Amino acid sequence: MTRLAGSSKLLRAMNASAALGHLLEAGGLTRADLRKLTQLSTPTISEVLRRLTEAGLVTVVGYHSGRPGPNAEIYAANPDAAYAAAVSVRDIGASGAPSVVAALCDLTGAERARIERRIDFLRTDPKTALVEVVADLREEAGVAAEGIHHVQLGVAGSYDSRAQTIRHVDVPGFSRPGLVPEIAAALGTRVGVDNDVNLAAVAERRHGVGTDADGFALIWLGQEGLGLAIDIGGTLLRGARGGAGEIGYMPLYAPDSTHRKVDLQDLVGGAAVLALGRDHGVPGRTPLEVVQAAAADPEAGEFFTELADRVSVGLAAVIAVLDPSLVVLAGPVAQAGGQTLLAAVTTAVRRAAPLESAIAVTTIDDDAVLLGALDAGLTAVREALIASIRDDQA
Amino acid sequence: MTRLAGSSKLLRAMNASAALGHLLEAGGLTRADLRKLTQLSTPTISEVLRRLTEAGLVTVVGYHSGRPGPNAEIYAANPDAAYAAAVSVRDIGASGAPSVVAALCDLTGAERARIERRIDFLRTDPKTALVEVVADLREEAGVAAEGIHHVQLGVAGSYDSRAQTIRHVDVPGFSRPGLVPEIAAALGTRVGVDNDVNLAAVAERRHGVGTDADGFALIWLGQEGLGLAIDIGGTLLRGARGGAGEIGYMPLYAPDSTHRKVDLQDLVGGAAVLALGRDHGVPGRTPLEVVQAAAADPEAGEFFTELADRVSVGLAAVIAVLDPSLVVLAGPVAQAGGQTLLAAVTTAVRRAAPLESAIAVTTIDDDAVLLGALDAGLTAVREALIASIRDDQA
DNA sequence: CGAGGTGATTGGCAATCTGGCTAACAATTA
DNA sequence: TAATTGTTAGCCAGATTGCCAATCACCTCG
Repeated sequence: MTRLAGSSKLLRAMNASAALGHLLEAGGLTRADLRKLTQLSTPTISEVLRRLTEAGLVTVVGYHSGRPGPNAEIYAANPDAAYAAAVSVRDIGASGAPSVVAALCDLTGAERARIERRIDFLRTDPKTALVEVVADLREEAGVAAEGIHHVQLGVAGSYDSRAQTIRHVDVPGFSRPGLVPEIAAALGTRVGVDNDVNLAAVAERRHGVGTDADGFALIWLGQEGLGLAIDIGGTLLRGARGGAGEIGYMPLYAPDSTHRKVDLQDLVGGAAVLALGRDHGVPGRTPLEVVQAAAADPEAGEFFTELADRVSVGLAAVIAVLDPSLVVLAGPVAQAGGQTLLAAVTTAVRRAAPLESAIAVTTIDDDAVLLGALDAGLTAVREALIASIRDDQA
Repeated sequence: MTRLAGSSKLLRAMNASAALGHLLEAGGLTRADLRKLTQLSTPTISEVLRRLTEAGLVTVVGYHSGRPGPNAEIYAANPDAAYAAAVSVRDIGASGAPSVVAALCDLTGAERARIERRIDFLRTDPKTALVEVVADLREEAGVAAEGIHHVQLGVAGSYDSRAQTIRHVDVPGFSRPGLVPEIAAALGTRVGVDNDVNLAAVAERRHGVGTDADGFALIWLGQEGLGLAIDIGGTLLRGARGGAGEIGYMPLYAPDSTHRKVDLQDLVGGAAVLALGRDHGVPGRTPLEVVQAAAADPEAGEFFTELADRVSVGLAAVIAVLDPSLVVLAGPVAQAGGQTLLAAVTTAVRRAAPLESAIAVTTIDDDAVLLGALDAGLTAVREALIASIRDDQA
């Protein structure tokens, strides 16, 4: 129910927004294309494009030849009108210092720079480190300081956007209240923070197997913990305090008190995968190595059956609560398990869950968290641009 | 991201919609009030009100005196511009025939008629029965046939809105594919169908404890089964096939295979409550009677502790997946349990769940499902009215 | 094989229409 | 008298239709 009222200025802003929105989404459009999409008349489209071009948001990128008549100009959003940066902070556990991967993309989503480095956050202040990483990204891509409109941060923890605080995070220094606003002030951009699994779901929605789904649940089987992201029609469900999907803490029911209290993390977390490997004689020093070894070993069916049984415990609860049309298995362990794990999980879930959700393995080979963070940052930049048009003209 | 474009006609429609929306929500407003709310100028407001009045959607309901100047006219949406009907179909189990409760309200939400009757759907076709009930409602309220714009149906089952089919429903005849479109055709109105628990959540959002929550999960402890409704910022999460919240089928983890497979329904469904009452020496022939007896008995603490433990098993999973800011206990069993049950569940959930969600008991005394269905129907009518304005003027 | 005609398409200009705004004004009541 | 309501008149912004020149592909004819 739009409760929007206004005069002709609002119209102009709406039409400009609509045109820019279409250009951002489709990439390159002629006036005729825009006419069909917006249902506006030729002079209006011309006027809108003239204004957008003057504002530097839109440029002519080519000509459409091969048909009768003059070559139609192809307009597209100016790639250099704004940039988005993404930083993924990962705690890679006992094996080394936390790792930071960062990238920068232009308004069309093309990646312009990428940096990967190890930073010891016990010695380095997060704010300082992040500002430096972003500055290096800018330099590598040759982008001016004010070109970056949004920096998206991805962490293995939950972000309480109301309190602007990161919670349940293992990387030192990141849980300090007030950190995020300080980073935003130091960078001079808007800063978004989100859970790494949520960002992986964003990537899955845009580039992966979730493209056409009207909603999906993504379960992340990581080296350490596990997580869940819930996509509903393209928007993520974050919960009251950003804690939605923290299924690692989900307690499991024990029919009698002889069993100690266990949660899902105990069942399918990294330690559990290691132990499971030991029980089935699968070698490997890390969970990833164990699953990789099992995937290469045709005799390891038992291992996958039991792992799948455990995964299906969590999935059954998720499916009963959410009824997703699609469940995506993602994360290093899931990727290493591949089709073997998928088949085993599918069988186990069919047995356990009442509703038939499709199940798939992620199709993203690159760093899903980083890609998702770039996408999230890009979306934020685009929305801000569209909003700024509305406000400028009002 | 509004991708809306258009010309001055769109403006007209938007402004009319906005005004009608405010009038529907606030009840009675003067021109000056509307000016402040919509930011439109005096002549525009006059023009909009003139058109709305001519269309019969708005009337003058009074005058605002006591201040200098002429008495300002108070406008309000015409209560008789459209009506919504709601029908709640309940299977009351072995104790009798299914029961139907229906009500009719005007555009302001005032209830104009209510009917309660028992219908044996083994003998009566659902379509015939529903058409008759709606006709009786119209007669009791003195409303013309074309006055009802929307009929909202509530059933204990899930509604697949894509297939327009009711699933998982116990009442005979209601699961037949094609039934809902046929009813709509026979009634000559639009027909909405939703799960009874979802509708109870709608009522909770509008009249109950969920009014100010930005989202909540409502767990329904019924005489027979249990259910869950998920409200996210006022919209309900329904899932891919309308099956979200069917937590009765949620399988519970068994650490070893010596225990038979149990689901949540086995743990907190009506039969389980009866059995629990027997174990603790609480009298009663129905689950409701058992809980009522326990609530009256100060010695029944044990009963509530165990019931709450079981409820918290489901709630812990729900909280881990969704992180709701509020959990509402509703349904006959929860209502009978009252503050005693609430206290016990709060204790149990604090122990089991990692996140601290507030927990409350429903504050709706009347038939929550029926109220929710009325609200849902009313919302649909209002949205249709606003949309029709837009289309008329286009 | 080349040149010119034909038709479709692009994009700009002028005139018109719709709708909202400001300003002035009559009417009414504390 | 002062404040407030609601109407009328004139104005302005923005979108639309209709018209036109320019351009390019394609076809036909010499």
